[in-house]
Amino acid sequence: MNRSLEILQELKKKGYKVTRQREAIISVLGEVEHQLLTAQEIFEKILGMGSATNFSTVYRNLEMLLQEEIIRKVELNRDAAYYELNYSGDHHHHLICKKCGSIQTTSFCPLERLGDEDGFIPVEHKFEIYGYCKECVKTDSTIDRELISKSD
Amino acid sequence: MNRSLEILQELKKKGYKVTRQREAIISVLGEVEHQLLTAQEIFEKILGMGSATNFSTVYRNLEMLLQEEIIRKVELNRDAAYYELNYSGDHHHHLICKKCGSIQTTSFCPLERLGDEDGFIPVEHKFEIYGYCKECVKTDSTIDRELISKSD
DNA sequence: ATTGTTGCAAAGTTTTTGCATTCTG
DNA sequence: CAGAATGCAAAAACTTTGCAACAAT
Repeated sequence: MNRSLEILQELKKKGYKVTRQREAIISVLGEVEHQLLTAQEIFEKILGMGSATNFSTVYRNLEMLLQEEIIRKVELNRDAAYYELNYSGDHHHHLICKKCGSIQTTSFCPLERLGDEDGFIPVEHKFEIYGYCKECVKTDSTIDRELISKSD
Repeated sequence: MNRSLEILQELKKKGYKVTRQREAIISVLGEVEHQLLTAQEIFEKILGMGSATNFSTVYRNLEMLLQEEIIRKVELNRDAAYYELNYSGDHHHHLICKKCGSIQTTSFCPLERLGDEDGFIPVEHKFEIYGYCKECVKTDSTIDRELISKSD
């Protein structure tokens, strides 16, 4: 059940060295499970654990973990990218609340319904939905259910 | 039929001033129609037209045009954002070729099929598909049609 | 011992901002 | 003429990179 150990072994098998920094990064990602974290947040959590590392190291390792498809990168906005462990068989997309910033996931994936697009072969895709979560709709009367169009 | 003029009039009506720089930006976006352009590219095209402007001006105006919903911003990757005119009734998404970089559009929109997501009210969304275009599949034998999964 | 990895500092990119100057209406 | 818009230069934010020092196998 310990995903972190599995990952470290997988990396070792592939010829990567198991360093304290790598252990820390993977451990942080494993602890938060599905929560999205920025490189900054990962960095801070490692320092908080009493471990030491450096921004370059975090970025370099995230890049490596991406290439090994151990993590997923989610680019929500122009600001920092988010990262999460890539659990197999757990493909999902995100619903981001424009008011409170909360992020929920949905297993709905549009790619399955995409028809033939002139011979284009899809490999990756991005589908993120921005709107208002149930809580914010309930508490904020300025969010008018009726006026909100699904356009754009 | 001249979208650029319409836009300028609309802006004037809203109290914005019609400057040479604004005319140039809108003219560039109008000329390329559905082609996606970065702020950089817009800037260069304006200089190429013999007109003068400045990066801040381009960015400030793109921001304004976005707020007036005259243009759309498409954030494909971590690099520069793309902009395109927002033709009403022409909601679409993009298919981006990972090999040649070509971008085609699709009118398929997943939001229509998204069921209820625990009371979440969608307002905006992003749906971009990365893969291989017909041409690249045809000419590049290393792109194996069968091996490509729709995962991620 | 070898080679991958880290830390540091510096640079790269895209985008934003403050302020004086200029221009539109 | 007043207020809006521009130009310039500088900063902000995130990410990448070169290189010497270090550590895992």
